[in-house]
Amino acid sequence: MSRKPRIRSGSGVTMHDVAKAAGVSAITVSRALNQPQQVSPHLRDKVQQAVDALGYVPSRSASALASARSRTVLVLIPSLGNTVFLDTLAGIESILAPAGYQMLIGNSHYDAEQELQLLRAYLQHRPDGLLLTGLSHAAPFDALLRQHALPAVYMMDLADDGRCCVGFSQEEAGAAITRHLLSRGKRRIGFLGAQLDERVLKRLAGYRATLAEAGLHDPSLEWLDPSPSSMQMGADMLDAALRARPDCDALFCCNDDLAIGALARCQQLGVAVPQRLAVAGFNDLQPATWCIPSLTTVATPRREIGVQAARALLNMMDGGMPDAPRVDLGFELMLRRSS
Amino acid sequence: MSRKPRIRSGSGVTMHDVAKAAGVSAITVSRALNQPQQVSPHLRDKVQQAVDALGYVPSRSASALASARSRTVLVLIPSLGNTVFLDTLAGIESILAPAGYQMLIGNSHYDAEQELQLLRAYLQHRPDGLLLTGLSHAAPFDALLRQHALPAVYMMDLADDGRCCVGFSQEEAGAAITRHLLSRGKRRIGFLGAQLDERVLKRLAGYRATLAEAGLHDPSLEWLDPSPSSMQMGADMLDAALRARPDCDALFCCNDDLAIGALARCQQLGVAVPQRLAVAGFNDLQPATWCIPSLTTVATPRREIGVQAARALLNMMDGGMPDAPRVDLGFELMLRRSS
DNA sequence: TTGTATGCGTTATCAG
DNA sequence: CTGATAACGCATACAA
Repeated sequence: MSRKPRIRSGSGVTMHDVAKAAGVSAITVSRALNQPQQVSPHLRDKVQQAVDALGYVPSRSASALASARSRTVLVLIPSLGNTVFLDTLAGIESILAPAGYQMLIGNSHYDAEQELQLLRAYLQHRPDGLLLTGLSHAAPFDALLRQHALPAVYMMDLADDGRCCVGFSQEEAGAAITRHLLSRGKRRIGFLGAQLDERVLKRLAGYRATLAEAGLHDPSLEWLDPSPSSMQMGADMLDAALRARPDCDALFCCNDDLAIGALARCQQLGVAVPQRLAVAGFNDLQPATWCIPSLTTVATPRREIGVQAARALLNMMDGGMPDAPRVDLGFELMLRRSS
Repeated sequence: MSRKPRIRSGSGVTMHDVAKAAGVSAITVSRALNQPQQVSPHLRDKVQQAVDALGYVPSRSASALASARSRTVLVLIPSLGNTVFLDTLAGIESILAPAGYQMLIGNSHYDAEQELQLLRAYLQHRPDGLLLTGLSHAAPFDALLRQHALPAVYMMDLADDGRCCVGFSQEEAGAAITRHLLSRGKRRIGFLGAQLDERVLKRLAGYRATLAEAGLHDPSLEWLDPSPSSMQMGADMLDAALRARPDCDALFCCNDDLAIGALARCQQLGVAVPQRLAVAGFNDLQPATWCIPSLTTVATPRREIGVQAARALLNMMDGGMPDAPRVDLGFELMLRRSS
């Protein structure tokens, strides 16, 4: 029977070639690279030399197939254009990269259906674990996770059902900033909301509950738009708000972009901030500290969320249960000139 | 000899399981999924049913190993925090995803050494092709590409050495905006530059050449800082510029962020724009259209660059040569109120 | 500490 | 149009 040699991928250098060059067996090369302490220093050197000389690069596909571990983690986020998630990604990478894991980044564009498609597509890579944004996902989502026995950590929010999550209470944060505005003597506090994703709606719920408790809840002070937020939209919403309710004396914006756009429009219109109108944002992005007036907002531990979520996932992928199934990293009110 | 069953990855459903359930052979399943027209409609249906019933997800690792094609493209960009590259990524994905390719995104943080490390790391995935930002890379970079016979397309700029590239002339764009400022009667035109990557330096070169030709080049009108750009930095640089050269009558900022920060500072200081000081940016990001005053800038075809670069790469990965090795997508001056 | 035999899930090759 | 077989590159189990 004749051999059937096929086209080789990559540069064509395999572990066998390295082994031959180093005068050892293939498995010794494998160990020298993956568990160096199990190989004698002498052979380790010879292998390393051969690797360098031949320019050998291990094949992740072959490794994954043989070991049933892809050393890959799927990270699903709603947007790449939002600094919040970029910071989270940076935190994740700072933990996963040194541990030898690579990230597959999926951008769902704030769409549950797209998120499900992304999961389906990326499952072909057999990721060892999953980092998710938010708690609610499309119906078949959790079923898929279970079927594939995929460890998952939920980021940005806190669940009550035993799922492993790292975040803070969006609702409590919304309530806290609203209480602050109340403490400043404001009584007709409005809400500007864009995107209207899960987290924005929870901040809104916190706002509503706090005002209701004070007997000050007024649905006509809420301006909601499901389209993506932007500074431009903040400016437009401010116009709409002041037109509809000139007596409004404070605004809680669901994020800093909206708030900064609103602030800029106030400047143009000559609306006194915070005297006539106080403005608060959410997230504490960089411009919040130097816009005029500086912006009162809620600082969120997004990078740390990435770090701790990645650590918890590493734990679960090693077979262990997470130390704590639910990590509350809290938030911090940043009180500045706009309130 | 006893069998040695191992742990299975994923949900454990393999192509063989599907084949058994459908009453066909494994290879027929493979064909039904990848080359449907080569399988009779009847069997195709049976296979599809079995796939759905079992929740089968093909293994990319096994496929890559057997076919020597990973259906994966490595995209290396200098930053994820810059809208320019996010737009490019979106353009790329719009072409690669429908073609069945997945992107591996590497963020080099504007660092050639990191970029090289990323290439090394991602080569383990045996990408079928490469999309690169800019023309100059670390020394061993091109050697690695050749060794691995990796087709590559260079984005954002134009090369003269036969490399396949899709972009526009950064130098010519810098010259064009400078000529525009000259045409407005400005004579002491300054340059604010941050990051100082390859492309910023080319814009600077275009600026210098144009002014030199007019006999107006003055090195003391250049303010350069290698750290990452931001609106804050734009504001700070404006302060420095006006302090050192109060007679400066125009500023070409190497990007919109810097320009918008400078513009904001002008507002605060009461500097009349464009009368006393004209300001121009680069890229035409969203805020450029609605900041006060609106910003004169250079619109860059970044999304289209992604689209065409991806198309060219698909071509090369199919074995063909690119239609044109060098695609100049040009740029457009957006003349607004700030000049 | 090092080596041998074998299996991971898929596709290329070639035969029917 | 369909199927049997071998091969892809590496890691596990076990033996030496």
